[in-house]
Amino acid sequence: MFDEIDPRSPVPLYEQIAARLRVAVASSEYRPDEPLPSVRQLASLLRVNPSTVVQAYRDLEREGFVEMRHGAGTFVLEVPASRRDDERRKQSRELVRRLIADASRLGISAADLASAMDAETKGDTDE
Amino acid sequence: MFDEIDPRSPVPLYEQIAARLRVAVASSEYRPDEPLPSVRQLASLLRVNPSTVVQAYRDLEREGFVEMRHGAGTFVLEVPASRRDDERRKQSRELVRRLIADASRLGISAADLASAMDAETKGDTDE
DNA sequence: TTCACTGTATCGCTACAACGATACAGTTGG
DNA sequence: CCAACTGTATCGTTGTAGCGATACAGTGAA
Repeated sequence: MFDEIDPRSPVPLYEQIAARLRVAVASSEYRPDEPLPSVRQLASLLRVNPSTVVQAYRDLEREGFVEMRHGAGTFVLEVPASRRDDERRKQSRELVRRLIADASRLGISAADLASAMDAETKGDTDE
Repeated sequence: MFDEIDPRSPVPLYEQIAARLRVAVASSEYRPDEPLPSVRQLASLLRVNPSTVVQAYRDLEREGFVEMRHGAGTFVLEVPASRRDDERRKQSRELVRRLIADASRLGISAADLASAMDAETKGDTDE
């Protein structure tokens, strides 16, 4: 379950943890009101500092997946699928906006990106 | 020409400079074999450290826009439009790949991104 | 009430990016 | 040849991200 954590990855530890938990929650591997492993439990399981786990949990909380209750634990929140979809759409928009901004500084237009996106999703050329 | 440089922007100074020069070169504001302003000239014009300008020039060199000649200056390179197009496509691909990788850690699929991209380029909903 | 568990807050360390200061080295016109 | 210009190399400073260590504070079952 949590074996795919790589300290040498360029992806920060807390992001790897958060990513793993995001799919776990989304796929109902944890159900609403169910507690996640405690900060220390998960930390020692992953051989990582508790603060690192906290950082991951905080992200999930900010995103509305879980709620951290001081002294009690960290619990999965019930979120209607529709709201979750909206959130996903919003995030997608934000990511794409930033992409376009970054690209424009490289002299790359949104149209360029759109066609690259097509190629990437449909696997048009050289995979 | 170079008045749009903002030290308080989250975008690094050297990137702002590089971005400005990229469009200048691409739009033939500087012609092939023509020298860019010297590192010190541009630095003092922008009230910025020469090293910062160097950093920008280096980026442009890495991208094949210009050539820095020790003791002589920094000169615009002649690049066939076709090669430049290829380069742009390649960069677009790379940017999109990274976007997809980042997004997947947020539980966002390439399809989500593609539709967000559509909305963004075509201005579908809420602008 | 107490104790063993929760999360929280506050440090410090390390690595790295951004930027600047300054000395070094090549080119070129007079 | 040499002076005045070019880019280059090497530092130091500052800010910040990632991660860890450790002390603080709330909760809940015995």
